Amino acid sequence: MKLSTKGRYGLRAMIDLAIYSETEPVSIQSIADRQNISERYLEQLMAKLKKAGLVTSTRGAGGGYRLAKETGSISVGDILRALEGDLRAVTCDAQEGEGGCEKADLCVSRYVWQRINASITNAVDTMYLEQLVEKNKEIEKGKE
Amino acid sequence: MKLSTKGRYGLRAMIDLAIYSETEPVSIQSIADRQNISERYLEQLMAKLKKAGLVTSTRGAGGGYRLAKETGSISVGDILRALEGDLRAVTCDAQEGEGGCEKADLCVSRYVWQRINASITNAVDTMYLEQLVEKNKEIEKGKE
DNA sequence: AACAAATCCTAGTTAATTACTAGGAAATAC
DNA sequence: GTATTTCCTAGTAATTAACTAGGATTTGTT
Repeated sequence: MKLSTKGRYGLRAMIDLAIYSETEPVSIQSIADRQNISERYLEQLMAKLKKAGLVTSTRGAGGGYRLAKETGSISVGDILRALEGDLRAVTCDAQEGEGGCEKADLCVSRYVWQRINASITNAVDTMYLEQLVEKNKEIEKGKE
Repeated sequence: MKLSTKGRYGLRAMIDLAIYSETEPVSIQSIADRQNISERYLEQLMAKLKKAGLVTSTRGAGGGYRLAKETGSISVGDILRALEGDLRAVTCDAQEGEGGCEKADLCVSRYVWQRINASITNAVDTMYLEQLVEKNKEIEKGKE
């Protein structure tokens, strides 16, 4: 029951982009440096974010990544799903078998998983990059 | 971001116990049969549940397991934590380093993790075995 | 044209974790 | 004393996560 480094690094990369890519594209190298993440690994994460339509890229010298949308339109859920795939913590143990949920107690645990999944989904889909950048400013201010 | 078989099997075992152990102890074998789980593996899960004080056991012939408390006092969170350990999906990436959260963006993602963790915790700690057994009865009824 | 800075694409490898399997000791009912 | 059960520890196989590696391709600069 743990978020992998994909999700953790990826979210940090997106926050980094939100802060630094307003005026010009940001290279993987610079993100990797600031965030202390392996360049080659981050490269793969950025590919997923791009595929999901969350960032755009420009190749060649001076190139890099930028957010594809406004920070207000990118939720934490969008980011984590792009990187981790399905966020649902559990899927029904049955289903794979023939008759689906024959055994009642299986069905009951299914109800549990649904509630857990719903609460995770709700949490991540109501947080947006915009808020995080805002929050970041507050924290920075507090440090002066 | 997935619950392991420990949590999944273990919850099913606990629901099974709640249903079948009212009058007499239930053996691992019978749970394993009903739930289609490896006996030897379930054995280890039961050990964890026992260690956490959620079930009691009696050894020897005719022995088995029973719930240690009323179903109203055992939450899904209790069960999953006993089996999976810490349920928090993420812990702060910093902390390990010397100065804790120096980098502001790290701190921001920390805020995200806290919200996700809180929502998971809230979901599992407000569901009790009692409700699940109740729910099970409803489902059984619906099948007639 | 040559070079450097970047993304892009695919495959391989190492490390960690999960999900079991295995063997046998100890307790208890009959 | 024998069958049934929990208890305890160790080992192993399979899967997944977390990188590493090599090189092709694109683009800006001189």
